[in-house]
Amino acid sequence: MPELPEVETTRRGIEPWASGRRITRLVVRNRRLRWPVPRELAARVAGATIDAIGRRAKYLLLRTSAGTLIVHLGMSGSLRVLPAGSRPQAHDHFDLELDSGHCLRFNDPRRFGSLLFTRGDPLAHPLLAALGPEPLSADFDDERLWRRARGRRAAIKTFIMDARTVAGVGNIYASEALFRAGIRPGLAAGRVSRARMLALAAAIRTVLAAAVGAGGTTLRNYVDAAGLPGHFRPRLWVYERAGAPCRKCRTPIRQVVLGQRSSYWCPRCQR
DNA sequence: AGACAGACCTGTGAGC
DNA sequence: TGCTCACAGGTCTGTC
Repeated sequence: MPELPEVETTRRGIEPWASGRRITRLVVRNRRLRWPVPRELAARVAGATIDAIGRRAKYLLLRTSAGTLIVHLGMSGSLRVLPAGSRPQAHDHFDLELDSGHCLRFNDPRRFGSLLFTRGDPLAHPLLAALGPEPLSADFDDERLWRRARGRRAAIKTFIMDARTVAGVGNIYASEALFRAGIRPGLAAGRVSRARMLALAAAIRTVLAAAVGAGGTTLRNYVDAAGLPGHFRPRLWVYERAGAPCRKCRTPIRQVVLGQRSSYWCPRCQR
């Protein structure tokens, strides 16, 4: 799915359509998402006004006068703005209908996504409370990243994909940031030098910011709020390029599985 | 505490 | 054509 850049692109896309609007109806066609959508949710949010659209890690936060709707896009989800009542397609699991005549339509073939609700502080929700710092905010502290890695034997790629280390870095951008920092993905996190760890933090920031600027990466399912794919894919250095020549040194890109996830790297550019 | 594997689910492409 | 298998952008849960 959607990693941080894709979720942020979605947030920006729905914001002008949803912020300030009143929810007229929540239509749930399939409540069997990662966590079942509660039956009473529709009644709780009907009539509420959407005050703001936020994001924490890969979670979208629709703050309303009744509470906060928390949307996760899972591996294959998207949230689009469409005319309310337009014909649903396969895997269109819920519509959040607005008083403008539009709706936010959630599509997710694999159903790893979710729709949650909380009346309290969403950041205190059990699924969000333990998340690490936002990589594009000042909370992402290079020094703290370095300290956290002390003694860790897990691969550096697995380490930066742990949402408690830093939020929002998924499989694509973990490989991409490591390429940019010149660090091989299988190196134990605790063995990355301080200087290289700082370079990695910088690479995480730059690659995520660049991907947000390009509207994210589309490999298969991802589309933004307008139904359009992201444009970052041609700018990937290594992801899904196994066997293809490195764009810097022409050495064939390698693929290795770390933490049950495919990882891509250049054996010459990354040490 | 940290490091794993397994689980959830559907679609797609490769190989036979 | 049709079957089986591997794999896909996430992340929680259980076990050692």
